[in-house]
Amino acid sequence: MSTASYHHGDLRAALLREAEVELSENGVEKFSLRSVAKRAGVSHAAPAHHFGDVAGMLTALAAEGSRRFLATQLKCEERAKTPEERLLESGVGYVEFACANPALFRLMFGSRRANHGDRDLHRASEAAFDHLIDNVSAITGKRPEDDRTTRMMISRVWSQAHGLADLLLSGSPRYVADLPPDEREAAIREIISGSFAEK
Amino acid sequence: MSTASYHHGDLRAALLREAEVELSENGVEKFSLRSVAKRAGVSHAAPAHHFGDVAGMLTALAAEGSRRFLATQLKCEERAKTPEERLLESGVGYVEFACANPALFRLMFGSRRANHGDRDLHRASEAAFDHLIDNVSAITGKRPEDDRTTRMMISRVWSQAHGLADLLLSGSPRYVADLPPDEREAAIREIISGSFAEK
DNA sequence: GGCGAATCTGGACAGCGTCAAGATCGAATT
DNA sequence: AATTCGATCTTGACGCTGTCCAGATTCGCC
Repeated sequence: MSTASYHHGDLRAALLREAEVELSENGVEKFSLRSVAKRAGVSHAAPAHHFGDVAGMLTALAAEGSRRFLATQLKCEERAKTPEERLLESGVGYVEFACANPALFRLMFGSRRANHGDRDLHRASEAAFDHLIDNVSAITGKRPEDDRTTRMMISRVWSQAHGLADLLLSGSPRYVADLPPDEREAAIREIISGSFAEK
Repeated sequence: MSTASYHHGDLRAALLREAEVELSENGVEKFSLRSVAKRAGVSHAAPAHHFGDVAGMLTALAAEGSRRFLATQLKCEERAKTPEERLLESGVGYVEFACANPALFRLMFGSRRANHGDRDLHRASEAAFDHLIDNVSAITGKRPEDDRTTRMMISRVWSQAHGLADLLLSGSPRYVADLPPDEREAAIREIISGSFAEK
């Protein structure tokens, strides 16, 4: 509670907050545990007691990111009325999240520094994937276990949104990135919805 | 020439070779310049004379990777006869390269450790992008500068292939990754070709 | 009130990237 | 043919990193 006590009180949460700042400023590759500790005004070895090692901290960060990732999609889906619209807005949320949290997004999908075998992280990513499955199943009327078309549609839709997001982060697809905001979002919608055809 | 001479002879190429081994074994994030020097049997400061710093080495590696990336696509296109087939096989080559060189692929697109402003690297990535443009233009009959449909198709096709590749590397899309080899390639073809519709 | 467990500190160690100074060699010049 | 010069490579140093360890501090429970 007090500002200068030996025990912090809620160091774990504070470290996670600072870790996200560190991540967005320095990226996954230059992420430094000691720097996070310094940001939180705490000794360099303090994080170990809450996260074990740097992989543990990044894993916790990725898990929290995954939950917010799903939350962003759910929020975007509120403006949808049909299953098709829901899937589309979910994809828009996918890309929006990536653009708003580039380093976190890369940590979640690309990085070998996080422990993707971790239970909590695995559950969190799984939840996001399950939601995508539900959204597609609501359109095809079938579950992926029973229907190849549904499986293919899931793969296609996910790849499309993910590829657009990742390319936008890498600064590659100039035809989309260079657009003014409103046209840009329209283009994103157009690209994503292009992958909805059932066959 | 001789095995134990003070001057190596072709250290730059040797370092680049070992750097790729290091990259595929340790990934971009744990890539170590000293480790590469050790692999090449040379002092820890030797690489600096050929690449400046670690970013320079990774940049050279990414540039070489980009050229091989384009070469892989061109090779795959040889089995195509129509423009549509050419674009499809090019996409298959895109995914194939990513799966065969995961760390290199991630370095080329995702990493902040390479200097993407570098001239040589920029030219190499640009060449790959230009080739994609040509492949799409051959189908639509128009150049992207003049035609929005062509621009959108480029973005869509590229995102689709890139997303599929990146998700396969992250181990996420089980419906594709878990397939036996032949069905797997068929699924990849199906997913990529799904993004070809002009509207 | 005291005791055990959790939390945090400070020091140590090896490995990292980078810089500077010196050793070695190839090749061009004289 | 000897010498000089620039390119190449080594060695040592510095500050940074992640991780381990022993000790100090504090919380919660008995």
